[in-house]
Amino acid sequence: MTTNKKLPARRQRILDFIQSFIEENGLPPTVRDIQKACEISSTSVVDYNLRILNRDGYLNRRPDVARGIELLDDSGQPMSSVPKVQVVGRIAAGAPLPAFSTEESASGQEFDTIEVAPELTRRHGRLYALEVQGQSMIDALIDDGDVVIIKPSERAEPGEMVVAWLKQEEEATLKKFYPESEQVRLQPANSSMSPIFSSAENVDIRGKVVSVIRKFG
Amino acid sequence: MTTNKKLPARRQRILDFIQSFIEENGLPPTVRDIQKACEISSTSVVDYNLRILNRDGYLNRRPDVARGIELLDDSGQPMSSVPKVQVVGRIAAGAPLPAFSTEESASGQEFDTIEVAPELTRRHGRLYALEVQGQSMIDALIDDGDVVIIKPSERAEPGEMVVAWLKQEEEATLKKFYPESEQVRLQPANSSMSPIFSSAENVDIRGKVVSVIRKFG
DNA sequence: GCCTGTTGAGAACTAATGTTTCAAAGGTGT
DNA sequence: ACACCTTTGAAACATTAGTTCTCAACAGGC
Repeated sequence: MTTNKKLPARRQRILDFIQSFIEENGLPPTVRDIQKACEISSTSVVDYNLRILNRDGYLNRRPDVARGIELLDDSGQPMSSVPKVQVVGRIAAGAPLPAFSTEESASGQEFDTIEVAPELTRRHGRLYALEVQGQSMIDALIDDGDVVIIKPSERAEPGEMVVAWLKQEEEATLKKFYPESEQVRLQPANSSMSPIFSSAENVDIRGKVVSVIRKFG
Repeated sequence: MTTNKKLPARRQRILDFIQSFIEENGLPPTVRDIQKACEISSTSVVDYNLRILNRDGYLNRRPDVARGIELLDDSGQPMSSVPKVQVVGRIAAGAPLPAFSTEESASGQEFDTIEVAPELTRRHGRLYALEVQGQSMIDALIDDGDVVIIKPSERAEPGEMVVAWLKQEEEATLKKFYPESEQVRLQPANSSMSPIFSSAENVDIRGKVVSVIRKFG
């Protein structure tokens, strides 16, 4: 995990430039591109700052490779190429909810993945996906086969759409979350359906729903 | 538009390699990377083939720039960086349907755009997006604020989800398309709702629905 | 003061990488 | 066979771009 202190102005400027350069040109900048854009007098100064950004986990440098800079996101994952999100399992009424294993990302391959808009991972960091099975989420306007993008979290702000696990009922559900003193109101997205009320202890929040994706064909 | 003839094996292999290289490494390959991967004896042969791929619109080359190869999609747009899809307007019951202007992509800026998974544009080429306004598409499990990704098309295969314009009713709708001899059956995604029947002349197909995206936060 | 680590500037060095040249081998149609 | 075009090959060339070296300004700590 990168330190979250704010960087010196010049170093922040370099980082910002690299990101915008990649977005505009589809490939990383050279040391000299950075030098010109950030008004730095010498390539060695750029190199020096890149070295520090590398050490502190903001980016990766491939030695002796032209344009070999790779930006890393907050969790140290490369964010250059296509963001692929692990589909960690299926979600269905009555079925147990797979855990979002915070580690194991690098080793445990052999997972289904789904591509998402880069903006999502840029905004939210590490994400997971669940494929919805069956019609049980129809009250949240979520169909069989839809993919739900999740940001793991134990907590949520009032009004946010969450993945909730109801302990007693042994049921997973996607609802809007409203804490009300000692109990919790779980409101379906479809406003014509009635909410569920449950005691706070009975409700485990597993993550926030960041996006829902439905594909055809 | 690129010619759609199938390419010679070696040239196809080069194209495929470039694409996978970019996906794996986040930057384009060098001429020599291609040479090794595609088992070509000389860099000049690579250069020769790249020149032809460039001429035929499969890719772009930035002269004198290391790794300056940029892949183009079927409509000649760069597909390296983030695929942004134009949000051409809103769709709502009773409102006219904005046209998918096949041209004007480069010039007419100042459009809202939405990022989508690169895989979508890779599979379907040029796409457009509509933001759904109101609850009128609720029978398709599409909520207010959802974004519908459209591939422009005048025709559709049976069972595909389409953007249909009902001339008499002056109404846009998202339904599954089933032609039945002289009439058309438009089936809501929600199987508990009943289909609409209309004469074939009354139904204009504007495009196929490729994906539906819902965002939170 | 004196040291030490950080940041900066300028230039030179070297490896990486795009480009060019020249030649030859395969095709295809006449 | 001939002319013509595409494709392949090997090597050299030129530029780009990563790296390193030297020197200097500056700040904090002892």
